[in-house]
Amino acid sequence: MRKKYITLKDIANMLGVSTTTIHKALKGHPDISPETRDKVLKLVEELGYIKNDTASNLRRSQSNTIAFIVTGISNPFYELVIKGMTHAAEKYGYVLLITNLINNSAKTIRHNIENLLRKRIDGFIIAANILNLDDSDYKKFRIRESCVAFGTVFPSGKFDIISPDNFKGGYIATKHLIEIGRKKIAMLHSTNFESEKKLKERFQGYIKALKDHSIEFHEELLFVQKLSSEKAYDTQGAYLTIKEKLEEVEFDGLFCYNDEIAYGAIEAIKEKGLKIPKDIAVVGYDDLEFSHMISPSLTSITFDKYKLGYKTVEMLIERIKNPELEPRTELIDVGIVVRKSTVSEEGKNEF
Amino acid sequence: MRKKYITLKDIANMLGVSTTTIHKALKGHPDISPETRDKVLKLVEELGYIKNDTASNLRRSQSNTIAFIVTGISNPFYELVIKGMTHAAEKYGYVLLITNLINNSAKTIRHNIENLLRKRIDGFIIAANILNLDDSDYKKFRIRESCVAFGTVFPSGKFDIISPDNFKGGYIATKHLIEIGRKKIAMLHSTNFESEKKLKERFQGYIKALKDHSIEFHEELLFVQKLSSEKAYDTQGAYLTIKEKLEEVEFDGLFCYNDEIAYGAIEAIKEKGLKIPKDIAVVGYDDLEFSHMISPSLTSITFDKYKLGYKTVEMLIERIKNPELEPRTELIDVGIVVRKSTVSEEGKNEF
DNA sequence: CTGAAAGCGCTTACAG
DNA sequence: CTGAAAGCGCTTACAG
Repeated sequence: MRKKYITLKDIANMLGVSTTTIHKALKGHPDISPETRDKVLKLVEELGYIKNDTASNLRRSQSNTIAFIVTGISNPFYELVIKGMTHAAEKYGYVLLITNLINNSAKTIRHNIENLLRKRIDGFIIAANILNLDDSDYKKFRIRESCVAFGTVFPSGKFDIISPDNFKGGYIATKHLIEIGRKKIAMLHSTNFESEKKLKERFQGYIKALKDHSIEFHEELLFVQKLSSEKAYDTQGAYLTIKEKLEEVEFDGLFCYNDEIAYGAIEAIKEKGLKIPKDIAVVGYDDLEFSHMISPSLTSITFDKYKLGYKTVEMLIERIKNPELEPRTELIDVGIVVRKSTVSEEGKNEF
Repeated sequence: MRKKYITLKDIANMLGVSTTTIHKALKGHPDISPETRDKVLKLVEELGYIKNDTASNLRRSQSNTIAFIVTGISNPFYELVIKGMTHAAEKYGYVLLITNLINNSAKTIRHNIENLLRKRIDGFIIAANILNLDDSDYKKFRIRESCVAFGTVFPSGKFDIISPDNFKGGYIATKHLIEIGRKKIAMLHSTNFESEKKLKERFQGYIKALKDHSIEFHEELLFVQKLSSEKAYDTQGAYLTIKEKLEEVEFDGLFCYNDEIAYGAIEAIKEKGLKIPKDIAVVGYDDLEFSHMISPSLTSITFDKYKLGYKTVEMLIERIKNPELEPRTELIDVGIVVRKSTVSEEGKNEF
């Protein structure tokens, strides 16, 4: 039932040499005669030998494997992030594994980290909400020695963190709305667990921008999005929420927690017969590829996702190589792409 | 630099018993006294022991791990597929790994399969275009014994295949357009490698439906989409293609290879000032969540993505348990969700 | 340049 | 009920 694989020993026996020799040939070790090496390499190729990492890793106590633990892998946001991670991992000789969590509960996260650690992966990146874990988990999983938390900066000091600058994103999104003359700026946010921490950071940027421009914050302009389903895309929930809010509150600017929910908000606003941006200007977050295709095209907070992924892996590898490093926090800078959802004349991009 | 993990031996030494005993306690083996068992379990818990799968797998020649190899993991299409896969894997005691390929070249695919096989995973699902591989790869990687090809039925007989029924999808999409009175039905397809085989199947469904309804196929109504970028979403490319075609050819129905490109097509049609569905009716494929939010909402080919993922894993596990099985092909049934892009009155769903 | 031998941390068949 | 010992397939320090 189980597949039989060819082993070094098989090859050694066929060639009448030792496994040490085969190993040296495969490793390109100089300490071997060219003839022997060629003979070995030829047979290895012929037989389609596939090395057993299980054995090798056990012996070396190292796997050269890292993992990315994430919820909602299908968010288009991750496309370029993962590309960056993959490239960086490859560059440093690591294999990148991806695990998608079904939910963000401490139980699921624990279960998964333990699964991965049993495989003795060298380190992991966690985009799931690591804060759902507690101190005993941090200790057991040695979070500090082998983990980079991804996507939020809350709270620092316990482990490495890398994140786009959520505070700044919230700040410049709001500032932009203020600069185009909006006074009643609402923020729409999600109640997704996954998003909670990022959200707070963005929200604080929003509050700060209002304050810096002497605009009072009104509780009723903070819209909490209805949950329409368990799905990753809450477009529908946002649509329903805004539809309702349009009847209840007055606002002329809307900062949406991300682009997907902005799509839903835009639908609701258009349906009501209001003009974007004339009546309500809308800003999203993440600058998804689709955002320049919708109508009106969406102004959004943007950042280099490929670089974010790449840097994350570099940071993890540094951590693995040097577990004694103090926990670090790295922010990826963000900017704003101005499109027609906030400025109706032809889109000038500013950063 | 490397993390030291606690081993069975450590625990055995602390307790003055053998590793065999620890092992039995952990496995819930009946052949052990309750006191010993409790003592062991307590210490294991306290120490936060994490089993070394590397050693265990090596000894057992089995990993209880399967992998999903895919390109463009961020396509929202995969959200539910992966959920289904994860649940099925869990149910049968397997861990699911996901590897995202940067491209679909034989080299990349080979490289990745070999990486995974070195880890001695028990089997894998490949959504990348496995047909880019050749017979020597099939042999080396024992594709037939441990792999399920995902998403296309072309060609069968060499390994297990599971796929939504692409032919039927193409057929009913086209049939629907015919039934609402369209005569000049175009098909828009992508040139993405990833899609090539699925595409052919859908295309053949399109051709068959035309034929069955005595409509002649016109070469100039087969639109090949421009590639706008390397990105997974070709919305922009589709937009450009249709914009151009609208000047060159006349058509009143459009079957799009998937929903994303349909979004681009719809933009182009609206921009030209034509009415959907009055002037041109549009059908997509995959029924992405976003498709009922756009305007007009998009008629699309749909199927149970969760079930597809779940069944795929079940099929793989059967294969692993019984490598001697003849290669099987399983089709997941597809239906059509009718929305406003083809029928303007309120959306009746039919399957 | 080549190889014998130990060891990574489990699991298992077997003896007591 | 408990444990000694072999072995999974590599890698490595060391001897020749």
